[in-house]
Amino acid sequence: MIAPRLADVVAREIERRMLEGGLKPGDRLPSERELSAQLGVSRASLREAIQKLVARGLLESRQGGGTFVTDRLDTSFANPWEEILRDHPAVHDDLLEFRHMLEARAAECAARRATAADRERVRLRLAQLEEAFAGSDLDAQVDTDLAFHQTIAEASHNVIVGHLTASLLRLLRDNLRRNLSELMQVPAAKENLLDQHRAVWRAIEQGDAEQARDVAADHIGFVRQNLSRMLRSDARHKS
Amino acid sequence: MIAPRLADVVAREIERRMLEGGLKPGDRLPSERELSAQLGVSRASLREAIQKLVARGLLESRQGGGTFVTDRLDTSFANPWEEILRDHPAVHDDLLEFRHMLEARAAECAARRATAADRERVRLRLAQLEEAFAGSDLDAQVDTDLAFHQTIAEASHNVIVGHLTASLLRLLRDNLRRNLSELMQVPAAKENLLDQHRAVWRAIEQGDAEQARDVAADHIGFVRQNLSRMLRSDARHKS
DNA sequence: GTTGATATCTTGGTCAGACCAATGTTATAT
DNA sequence: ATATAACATTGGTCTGACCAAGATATCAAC
Repeated sequence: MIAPRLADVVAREIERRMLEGGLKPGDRLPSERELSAQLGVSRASLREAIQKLVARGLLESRQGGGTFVTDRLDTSFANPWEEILRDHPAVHDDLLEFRHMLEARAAECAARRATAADRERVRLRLAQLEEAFAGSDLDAQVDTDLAFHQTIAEASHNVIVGHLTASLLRLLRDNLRRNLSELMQVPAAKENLLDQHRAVWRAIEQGDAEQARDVAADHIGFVRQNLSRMLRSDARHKS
Repeated sequence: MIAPRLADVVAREIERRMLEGGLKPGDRLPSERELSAQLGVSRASLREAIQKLVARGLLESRQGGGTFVTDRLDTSFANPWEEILRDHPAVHDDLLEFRHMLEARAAECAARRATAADRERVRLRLAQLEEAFAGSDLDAQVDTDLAFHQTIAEASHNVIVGHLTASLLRLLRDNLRRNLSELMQVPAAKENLLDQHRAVWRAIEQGDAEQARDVAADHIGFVRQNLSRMLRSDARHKS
């Protein structure tokens, strides 16, 4: 057996926490003193691990401020796409189609693998979403909506699905916001959306994977239709 | 002016010595104690600098032996996911699961939307793959295999699916190669694989979307199972 | 003299505790 | 309410120590 360098082990542990959602982009890690105690490791070794991750661009340290998680893992998927999306509206449809598949599958996996804690988180997100929909703060509505879907993606316990969903939703946020603002004018649509979210939650709660996949697909299909219509009318306006 | 972190300055100095020929590949650096004195820096800071360079693959440390300059000055790791994949074997499963969903959907879309030119391209890839499988050039086999799947992804006429598939296959190439080299020992498995590819092609040719999705899912499921088994036995070996 | 085991030294790996400097936070004075 | 000063927190750096793996010298046995 060879040498398992401690700094590498620690770096891997921090990576693991980032992958599994314990540490999200923008989060601040515990202080070096606290984290080193937490991991049962000297501050020097912790620092070497952190330096490695900084070198890889996954962390960023500011003296006096703290050490923060970069969004490199998410943006490495999406970064080039923002520009493309702006210049080629046709890609929006592709993105929505992809989201259709991704979220359906995410819900399916979540229904199959969600832990009690996951289900509790989803339930909480749903409650927040219902509350936001009762009010009139559009940003709160879109934020809670995205959070709901992101939480499900993380409950799928597939790190690829989780991070891809994060990238995707960030890319789509603007469109979703405008779409939601239109839909909110129609009370029936609002209730419809809420029902769809509730159906997804219920399927996950009951561990019914097929049902979860189907209702999630229906929901995204609904959103997709509205978005597509909106984008097409945009295109007409511009031309 | 901001913080000039010492470790970075030191790392740059070591890099400079490597670039200017003072330190050639294979050379051993002065001991940490000596080098830290030489640079007028504490050993801790020197070590952090060294760890950074180790993380970038420029140096390599052996306890009791010394620290050496690696022979490869290249590879500024572009994609953080490659490192993640190397250090977190569990993510392989997630990636394969994601591929399962992605390729099934790609085949489905391809069956629905492939143009005559697309179908001709797929047919050609299949022919190349059959030819490669008849021979014994492993690299040709894996290349034609990947090209087959990539062509289908592009026939889906969804640029997201196309590019994501490309990224994914690039990430997985090594594993797929090893998997294929194992499977190739078993004549039955080789025929099996060919049949699966033919089935996918046939479904796309006939425009049967559901069929395409199902046979593609079966195929990836087959590959996934073998890869998982392989990875698990790897893990056992290492531990 | 060659060989092989052993003692010793060197080197990277890890730790504990200290102090500095940048930053955030809170209390205070205006 | 706002600006300022005092304080606490946090990353940055240093020192000196000890451990374990690898390298080297020593010396007995053949």
